[in-house]
Amino acid sequence: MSESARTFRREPAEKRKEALVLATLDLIAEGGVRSATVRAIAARAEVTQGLIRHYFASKEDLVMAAYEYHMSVLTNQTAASIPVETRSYRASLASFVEASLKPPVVDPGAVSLWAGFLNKVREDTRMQAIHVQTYCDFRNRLELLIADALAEAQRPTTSEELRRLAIACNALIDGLWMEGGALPGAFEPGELPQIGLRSVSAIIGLELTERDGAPS
Amino acid sequence: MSESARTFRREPAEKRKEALVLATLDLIAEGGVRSATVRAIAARAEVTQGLIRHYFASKEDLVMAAYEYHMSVLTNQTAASIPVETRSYRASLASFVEASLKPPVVDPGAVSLWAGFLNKVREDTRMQAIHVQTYCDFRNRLELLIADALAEAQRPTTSEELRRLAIACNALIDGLWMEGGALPGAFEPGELPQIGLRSVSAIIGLELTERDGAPS
DNA sequence: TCCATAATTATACAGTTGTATAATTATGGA
DNA sequence: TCCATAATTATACAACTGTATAATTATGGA
Repeated sequence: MSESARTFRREPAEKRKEALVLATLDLIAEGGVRSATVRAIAARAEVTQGLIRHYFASKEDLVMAAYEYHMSVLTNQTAASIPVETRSYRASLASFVEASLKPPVVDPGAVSLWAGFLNKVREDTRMQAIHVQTYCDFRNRLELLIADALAEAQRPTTSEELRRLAIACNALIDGLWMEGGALPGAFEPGELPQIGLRSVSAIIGLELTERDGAPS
Repeated sequence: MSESARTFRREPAEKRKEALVLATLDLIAEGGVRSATVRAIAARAEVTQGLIRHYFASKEDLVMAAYEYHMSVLTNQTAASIPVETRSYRASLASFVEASLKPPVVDPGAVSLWAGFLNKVREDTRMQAIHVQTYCDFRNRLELLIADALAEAQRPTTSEELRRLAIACNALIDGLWMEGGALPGAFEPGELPQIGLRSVSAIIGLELTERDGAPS
């Protein structure tokens, strides 16, 4: 009955894996990839370093899992910003743009994380695949929203034009997202979404900031 | 007279410093900050590692010098794209946008380099200062070009509006630059400048792609 | 020609890294 | 209750990191 000072506790595999992944992301976001050492990760997850190798074949595997996890979170975060029951496609697009340029999507740690992984992406083929797919997912979703909004406003477009618009709007959002995260304090609150909405409106030629009715 | 196998050659200090800086940038661009070790840098610059400490107090100092060097190159590269004798401010702006979205500015190594430094920027105050200043330099130059082009077309604007336009165009260019470098092969040649010019035109409401005369 | 001096190399060292393996210990099932 | 088993810790190790210092060597000036 004397269970004084139990040295450790067993946890389900998935829980431990996730804890290690989260610790890894935390550390990379805080101090870059460099500070995410096996010992630091283990300490953050409140285990000893040996456990990492018990759940992941190598540190590379853990980092990869962390990357996949982070990317799926990012994707789901923005996907969730699209209302399921929408009054109009135009409103959906506006919500999407706005959500992408506000916290928690815009965040210094997230940008640091993104930059930290970018180097690794160039070396590893698997990471490259995840990177390309996440980018395409985001852009395709944006393209779909733009297409719907334009169709709704009875503006005919070609697929080539749609591709260009999606690339442009995606780049704009990415750029604003990056600068908002990399230069916190350089923008007033609400400034980024405002600029984003106005610019996307200008690029696709469809006003997104109005409350209702027909564009000018 | 027998000068067989001279073990090394003396070089002027500035030449050696620059060689070390270039070697550092090369390595970071190729394989991320991680692969830029003192030994790798020395090998790339064709010296022994001890020499690094002879010219730089620490590796941190060398990396800092490399960052400053790279940023100034980047700044000068885009500054040089603005013609000194210009037919019109509109044409200057168009040149600037176009040059920023073509090689050698758009380049996988440059993006990797940028991302690699971003982590360090968060930790080091001096680096942060360089980062902020380079960003502001670029954006201010862009804002000036936009202001001149709009004034030329007799379009009145407020300073607040100009700030927003500059932020938006800068973000767009940054985003396209990044994606062009991070996803080489995802865009057809000439596609990025084309999209950039069209989008900037739409954002500021002034056609940049026309050859001459008044906008619509 | 020769030497003082600084550039360059050579060597050493302590700390950190990822990985491997052995030693413990919690826990569910018989 | 007790044991087999897997989760977890503890320890060790070789490779690599940045840094420091001593040993060479090229080179310009007297």
